[in-house]
Amino acid sequence: MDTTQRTDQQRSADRRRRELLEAADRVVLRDGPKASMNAIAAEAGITKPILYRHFGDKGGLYAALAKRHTDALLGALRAALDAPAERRERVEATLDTYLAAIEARPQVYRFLMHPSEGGTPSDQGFDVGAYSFPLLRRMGEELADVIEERVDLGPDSQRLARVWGHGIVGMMHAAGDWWLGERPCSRADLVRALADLLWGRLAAAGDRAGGPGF
Amino acid sequence: MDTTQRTDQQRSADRRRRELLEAADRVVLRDGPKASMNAIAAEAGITKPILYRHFGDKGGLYAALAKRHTDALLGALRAALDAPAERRERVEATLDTYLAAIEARPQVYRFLMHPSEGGTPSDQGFDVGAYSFPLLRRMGEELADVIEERVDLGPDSQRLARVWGHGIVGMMHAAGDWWLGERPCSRADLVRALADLLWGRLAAAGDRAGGPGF
DNA sequence: GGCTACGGTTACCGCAAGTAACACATGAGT
DNA sequence: ACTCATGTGTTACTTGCGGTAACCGTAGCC
Repeated sequence: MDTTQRTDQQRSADRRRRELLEAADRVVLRDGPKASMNAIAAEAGITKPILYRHFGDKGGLYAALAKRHTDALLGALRAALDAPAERRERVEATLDTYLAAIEARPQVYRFLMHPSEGGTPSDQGFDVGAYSFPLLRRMGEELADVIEERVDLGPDSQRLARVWGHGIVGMMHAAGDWWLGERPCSRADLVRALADLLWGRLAAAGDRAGGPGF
Repeated sequence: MDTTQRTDQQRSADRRRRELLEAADRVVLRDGPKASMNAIAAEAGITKPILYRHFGDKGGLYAALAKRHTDALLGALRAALDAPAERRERVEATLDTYLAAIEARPQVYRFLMHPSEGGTPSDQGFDVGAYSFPLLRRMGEELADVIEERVDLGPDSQRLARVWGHGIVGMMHAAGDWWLGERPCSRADLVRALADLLWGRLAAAGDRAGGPGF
């Protein structure tokens, strides 16, 4: 029970863990979300049981992997959110940061968000339902915190901020997902369109000819 | 190759198919998304290969099942969208319809949206990545059509409408998902909060004390 | 040298998707 | 009445994954 020794062990374990995560990252990048535990273990140069010793089960590995990326992304988003500029600019910067991230590493993004869209119809892939949504939830909560902290919403501000946080994140996510798949326009266009939406342009727009509008 | 006979066969097949889908629905409702093909077959009073003869693979069954629910939901949404009222009221009605649907049948909803959050961490459940997002996509496209058809957005209206359609659907989805999990407020409150967001209240709100706002 | 502790492996279990090959009915053609 | 094609169903299997138990080797400590 020597403290230093324990620290040494811990360090070693942490290093190993990081190595394993890097390997997992690599294989996920290569094979997509259908990466199997065997494949990851092989990439790391070891065998399955070690993975399980480190991460418990596949969910644990996934959670660790997701946490890495989520933390990085959240850091970037927070930076964009905290930049010194007007609110609209910040919103656009945040949207752009998110979209740039998913654009830069679509494989990672798809891994985090979409469970196994790859080759085989039979899945066996990661279960994202239990983990990708926590990712969205975390983003939503973070954004809610920022909104509540910064924007004056009168009474009910707490509830309102949380609804908006999750709603805006969902908007960003869905639009980004669609955009990433179809690439119907430039990133800047998408950012503008979304910011316009948030800025109430839907409410402000006039009806089209032919009856009361949407 | 007699036509009437062929129709008879087709009808029989269709009836069978519908029965199987009902059975699948029941078992999914009961067992959650981790329903196995065996369980579904058993519920239908038959065995696996028949399911495969009808639906090809699990994805096919899932897609058929999802289509049923999606069609129903889309019908309801379209009705809300097409009701004779002001735009804001329509938006609120649509949001409320969606939320009421997921509130009324959370099991179905979770099945459609979340892959296997049930019991075992090891999944084997349905692969939603490849099917739930098509659901969101469909809703997004439908909404985009309605927006473009009804709202005057000037040039670029097509692109803008599609972005907004997917964005709004994503907002609704994420907020609904979070709300369904935490139930932090009444449905009406949520609807109002989201509609307020879409109506530009974020842009209109003042900064909070302590520096430039979000 | 012997002994514990830890990193590692092989070999296995359970389970679900998906399939091949076989069985039984039923109606048409001769 | 016999056969034979066709659709409906079954049993029994393969494959491939997640997850685990039980077994090795080697480093350090007494």
